[in-house]
Amino acid sequence: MKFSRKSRYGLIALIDLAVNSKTEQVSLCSVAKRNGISAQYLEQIFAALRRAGIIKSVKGSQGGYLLNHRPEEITAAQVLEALDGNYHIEEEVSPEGSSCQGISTTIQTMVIDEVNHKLDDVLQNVTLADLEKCYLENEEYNQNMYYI
Amino acid sequence: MKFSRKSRYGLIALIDLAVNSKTEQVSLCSVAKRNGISAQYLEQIFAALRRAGIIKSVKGSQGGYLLNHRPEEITAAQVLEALDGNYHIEEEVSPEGSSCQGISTTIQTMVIDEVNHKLDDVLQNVTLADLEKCYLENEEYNQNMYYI
DNA sequence: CAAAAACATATTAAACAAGTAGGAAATATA
DNA sequence: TATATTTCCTACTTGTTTAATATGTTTTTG
Repeated sequence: MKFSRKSRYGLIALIDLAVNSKTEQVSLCSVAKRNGISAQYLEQIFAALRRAGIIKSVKGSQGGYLLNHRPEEITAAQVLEALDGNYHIEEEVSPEGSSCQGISTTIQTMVIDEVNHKLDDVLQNVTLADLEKCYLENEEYNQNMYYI
Repeated sequence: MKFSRKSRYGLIALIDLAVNSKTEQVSLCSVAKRNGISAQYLEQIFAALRRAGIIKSVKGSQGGYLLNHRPEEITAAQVLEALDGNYHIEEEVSPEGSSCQGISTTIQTMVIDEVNHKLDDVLQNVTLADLEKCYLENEEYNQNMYYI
């Protein structure tokens, strides 16, 4: 499984978009600044997210990015898929003529398939709406803490 | 999460050992040949497994390797740990002075911690005994198929 | 027209993966 | 004791990936 900085930045940026682009587009630059991400790197990430249909863009001055779907419809799985490619552990053909076919099959079914299933279990069931909610609740909590 | 060829080879080799070194040590070379793995590469893998206390070695001519514990006591998690290092998705400190602390925390708790928990769930509960059993059952099944 | 922004492509430095090379040390066996 | 076998150890190589940078072009608003 891959979970690179790219995916991490992607999720951060999408939560940022969910919170900050409710009504209109938000510039990449502002997202980058708010979250301490290199703007040029974030461009590559947004390009991939746009190609995957997760966000859409408005060109030109005062342009920016918006979510292309409701937060409830965007899953962590989709985001990782768009940025890091297949997040599953990939099957590997066992070497020609070796007698480990059976062993490979065993590892595939007892370890790899199991892990992949659990990954789906988590990643397809966390939506951007969940993430946004969790974030806002934490913020609220921290605000309250501050005033005590 | 990392699941490199190194770990895959390690698991293959350990199942091979479980099956073939019941009574006495088995040479690395024979394990490598049976499973189509480069012997020199497998040496590095066995070295790591030995340092981790998962296997033990008998030096000299007619020497070889054996499991250091009963198969029920060796988990997939231990093997991956020994070969690929920590298999968890690792936490990453968010960039200094950025305001994404909250967002990072959200991703950590809702995605990363969840995935890591599920990984443990699978990997700490699959033992070499399970793998060996599954392998032998498959073999038996294939044998029967062959004679029909 | 000028500034702001998205869009696009190439390059780079560092790390990692998967192996190879070459030998030193230990030991069973002849 | 000599030899072959086998573990053990360190360094090197080659290709890929990651996380960026660099350098623009295009589009649109004011």
